[in-house]
Amino acid sequence: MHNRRVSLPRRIAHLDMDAFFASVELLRYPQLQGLPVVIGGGRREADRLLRERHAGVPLAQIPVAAFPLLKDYVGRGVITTATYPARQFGVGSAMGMMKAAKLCPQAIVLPVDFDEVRRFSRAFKAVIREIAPVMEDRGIDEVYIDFTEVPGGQREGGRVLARLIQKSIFEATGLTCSIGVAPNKLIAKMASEFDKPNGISIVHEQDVQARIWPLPVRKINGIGPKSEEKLHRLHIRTIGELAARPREWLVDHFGASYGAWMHDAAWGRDERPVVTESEPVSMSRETTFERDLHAVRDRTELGAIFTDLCRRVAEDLRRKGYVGRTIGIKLRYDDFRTATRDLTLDHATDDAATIRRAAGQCLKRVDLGRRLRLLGVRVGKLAKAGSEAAAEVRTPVAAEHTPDLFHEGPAVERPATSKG
DNA sequence: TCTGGGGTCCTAGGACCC
DNA sequence: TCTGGGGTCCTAGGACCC
Repeated sequence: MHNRRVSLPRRIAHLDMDAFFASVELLRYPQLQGLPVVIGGGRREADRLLRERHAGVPLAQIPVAAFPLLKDYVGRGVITTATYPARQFGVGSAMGMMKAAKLCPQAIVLPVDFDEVRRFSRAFKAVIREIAPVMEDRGIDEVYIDFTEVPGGQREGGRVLARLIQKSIFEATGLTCSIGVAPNKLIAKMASEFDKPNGISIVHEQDVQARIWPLPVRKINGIGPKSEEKLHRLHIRTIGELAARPREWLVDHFGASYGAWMHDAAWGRDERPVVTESEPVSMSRETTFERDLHAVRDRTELGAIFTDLCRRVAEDLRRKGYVGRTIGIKLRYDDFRTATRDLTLDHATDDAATIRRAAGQCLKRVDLGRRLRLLGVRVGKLAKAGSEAAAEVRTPVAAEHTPDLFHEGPAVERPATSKG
């Protein structure tokens, strides 16, 4: 047994694939390399037409002029990813397609191919696990990796291992990524952004003041638009200015938990471990309609969508081997307000009809007088199918089986809560 | 020109139980 | 008789992240 060093300095890496969704598309359409391209919108129609019109032509040989442009885009949706040439126009993730079209009308727009992206996601993660097994999944294009005990993980502060991982991912997938290595997840996450694309940044504990403090507070993972705005009102713009405030002062303004966390974050303190396995808490399906729909006038259409969402979430549960006890719905109104309702059953289920019935009961408790832009169905309180927790039956609640407004069948009801 | 879809975690009030 | 306290579960909303 080798002598285990008690106190190897913690080296945590954050790895982020560069413009992931767009880069996957560029492998298919290399003729778009170097051009502004955005992925998003979710409407596959234009892409289908493109391929149809060029049937028999290899994808790589479809002329650039044949691709749909952002200025011709119609419909709802946001940008999922923009290539770096597109980003130079100020276009970025989560931006509405219409706004992006103003900034960069000549950008080529492609839909997301989720199956393809998932395939590449599995591939790059497999490459990492081969080299450094302590990896935490943070979504489709991001991971944390604990370098501490990996051979070579300490050399040059982690740069040697980061280079190896970068090279191995490129060889396996043709895709580039950016890596930050630091004493903890919080700093590693910020560091991975320092040198994009295809960069590596090494940050040590003693670098926090010089490299982290000048950054805007929004760069801290966990400070979003709301907290940023509030901090600005308090005349705090940089992480250094945040660090300069007494802990108690932050607790007074942001609460015991969030205030204390903010103070630690500003000082670069973060002890969270890299978590290799986790169980899902909920599964959901939701959809934004092409146009806002009205509960009564568009009842048939909404009913079909509602039932389909239930069917799809049930399918997801079964495919992944889970059952859930809490069934919930989500509505977004035309004014963008969101309402949720949920109902906990006496037993866990993965059955579409059971989910549909429970979701229908939830529907009765919400205002259906306004036009809707989104409908969603969620199943929570998950347990592995067949596990003891899954079999547990709570005190039965009185089962209600009266039809809801969206039930399949003749329209007999009025919206329950619509008031003038 | 309004703003996707999939998640996690936190807070807070009320029900209910001991 | 005028008012305990702790714990857990349920529900709704919101901030945040990828």
